[in-house]
Amino acid sequence: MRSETLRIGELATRSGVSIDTVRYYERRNLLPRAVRSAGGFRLFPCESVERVRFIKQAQELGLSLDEIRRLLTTGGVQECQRVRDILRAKLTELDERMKMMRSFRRTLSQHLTACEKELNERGGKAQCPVLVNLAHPQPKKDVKR
Amino acid sequence: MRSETLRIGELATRSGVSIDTVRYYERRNLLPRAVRSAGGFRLFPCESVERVRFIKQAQELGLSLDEIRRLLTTGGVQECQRVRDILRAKLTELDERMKMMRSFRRTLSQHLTACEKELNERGGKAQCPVLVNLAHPQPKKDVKR
DNA sequence: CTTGACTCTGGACTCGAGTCCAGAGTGTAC
DNA sequence: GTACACTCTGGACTCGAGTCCAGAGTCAAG
Repeated sequence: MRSETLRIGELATRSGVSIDTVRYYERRNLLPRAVRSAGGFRLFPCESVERVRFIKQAQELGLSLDEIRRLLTTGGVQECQRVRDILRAKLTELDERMKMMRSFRRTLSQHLTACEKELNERGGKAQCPVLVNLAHPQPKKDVKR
Repeated sequence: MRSETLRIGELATRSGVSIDTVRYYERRNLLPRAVRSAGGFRLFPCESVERVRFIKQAQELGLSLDEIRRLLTTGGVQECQRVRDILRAKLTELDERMKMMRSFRRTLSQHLTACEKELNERGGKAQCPVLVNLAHPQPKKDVKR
């Protein structure tokens, strides 16, 4: 008979974090305070696994635990507006970050190409071009050439 | 007569960080140890401005100070290979992150749409759909168990 | 009932990336 | 030459996100 609840160790391994992390999340209100067994053991509903995974995923993407909490702890109904606002702000931020990433990626890969060319042509005799360029990033105003 | 070097305050304001941060970067070897004036004041070459800005930019994109230092402190010639490796690894990582971001963005904006629809149709009477979905993210690939 | 694995609490510790501070010295404009 | 802004050093503090620990209690199998 499979129980409907999980003890902390089970939740931790199923969601891929440490026991301490789970307790920490509970303390920080990222997980609702778990009900306790007669002896005081935490009993989590199975959905907590998904919840922890979601937290981890969001974190991976740069949200702080506080931001995540704000997303997750919004009550019901009338909070929808608030959720919406948070999401909208986050979207904008994500777009911004992605733009920067794309440009950084371009920069890096240019450097990489230069580096490899150098390596082939001179067998690494000259000054590494990457470092030279890193110190003086391109003026990058040339967007509107 | 404009001096060829900057004192720490000047460097800090020009590169948009605090004086303490500059000192911290020097201590952590992200900036080469600055030469000192007779009285012991740090005198930075003007290029340091670019360097600090680069550090900040790289950091913005998720590189740790250690990683940045590894990029910046590579010596000359024969280190080119090492730089290349670091860059290549970083590129792969960036691609990975960007992929996740795109998917997260999609998820968020779906939620947002749902949320707004809900709001219009029912004036927020029902359970906020965002939260429901957040708790159960789309099934993904079969998670190996 | 005993054993061994599991869990509890509260507090201390870690690590990265800074930030703040006191007390002393430096540089320069008037 | 004095005032005042700037800078020095070393160490302590912060903050987020955990991690570790001791000592005590719980639970299920044998």
